[in-house]
Amino acid sequence: MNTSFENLKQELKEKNINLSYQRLKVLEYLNNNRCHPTVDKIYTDLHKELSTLSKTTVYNTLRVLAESGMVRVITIEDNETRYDINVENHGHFKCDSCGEIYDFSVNIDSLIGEGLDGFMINSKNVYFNGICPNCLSNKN
Amino acid sequence: MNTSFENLKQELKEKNINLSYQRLKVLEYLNNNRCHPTVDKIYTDLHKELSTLSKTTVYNTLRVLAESGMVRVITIEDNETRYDINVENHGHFKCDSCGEIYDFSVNIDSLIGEGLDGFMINSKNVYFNGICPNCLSNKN
DNA sequence: GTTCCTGCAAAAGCTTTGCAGAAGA
DNA sequence: TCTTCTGCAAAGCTTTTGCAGGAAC
Repeated sequence: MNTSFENLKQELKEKNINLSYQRLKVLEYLNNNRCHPTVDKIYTDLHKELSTLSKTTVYNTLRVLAESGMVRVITIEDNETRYDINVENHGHFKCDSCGEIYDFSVNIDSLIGEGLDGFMINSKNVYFNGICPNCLSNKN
Repeated sequence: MNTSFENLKQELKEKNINLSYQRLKVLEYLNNNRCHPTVDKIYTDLHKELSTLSKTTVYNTLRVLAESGMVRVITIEDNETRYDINVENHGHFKCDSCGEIYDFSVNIDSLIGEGLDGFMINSKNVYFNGICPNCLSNKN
């Protein structure tokens, strides 16, 4: 059994989140598919092996996991939300041509927001937009 | 007449964007209301003095202005898009309690994305989430 | 006259809500 | 038993699309 998945289960227990079968499946999926999936992709893929799963449960689970800080909500898209296992210190690049989302390393923790004295900062996100190398070369 | 607004009009001309009455009104609104308004707020406010304005035109205009780089698209919310006159080098903080969006200074230009060799970067956004001072003090 | 823009209505797509039944402690 | 979770259906909201009329040049 995957050790890091066991760690995630342990983390759920510590946060007093019930480990239902569906929730574990969603968490396992996010752990295995670190490609910033949409709700629809998570649902469609999991539905293949778990035909009774409903989209409502996926939404519900993702909200619980996001509120607990275990998954990161990615709103780089303007029309749909993506989710990712929470890993610190990386940004997201969206190709405006093909829509693909790429991770990149960036020192987010060192970002200081001037003028935020007295604010409680819970999460930081860095989003870049542009054109990826694939689409750049296809234009030629 | 506001000088900076005249500059904006000049910028539109240079980008070959027709200066229709509605487009100028939307641009003027964004110039005077730097509060990251939603489409609905822009439409509702402008509709008061321009009763024939349609929401479709607001959407259409914002798309044109965003594609030209004159306005910045803010997707810090997961359910609606906000728009801002494009000003460099500032981030956006969203209070998860009251929903208010605050600007803050941050040196975005100095952010280097490691692993983005060969990518064409067109825009950079920094989003923080947390609780604002007002909501923090109200909790006591 | 041709092109582009506007605005109404309808449709589309993502997300939330209500509620009844099931699962778990 | 009591609480929580699941899943279906319906509703809600933002955004997009189709199309006819109008404005601008």
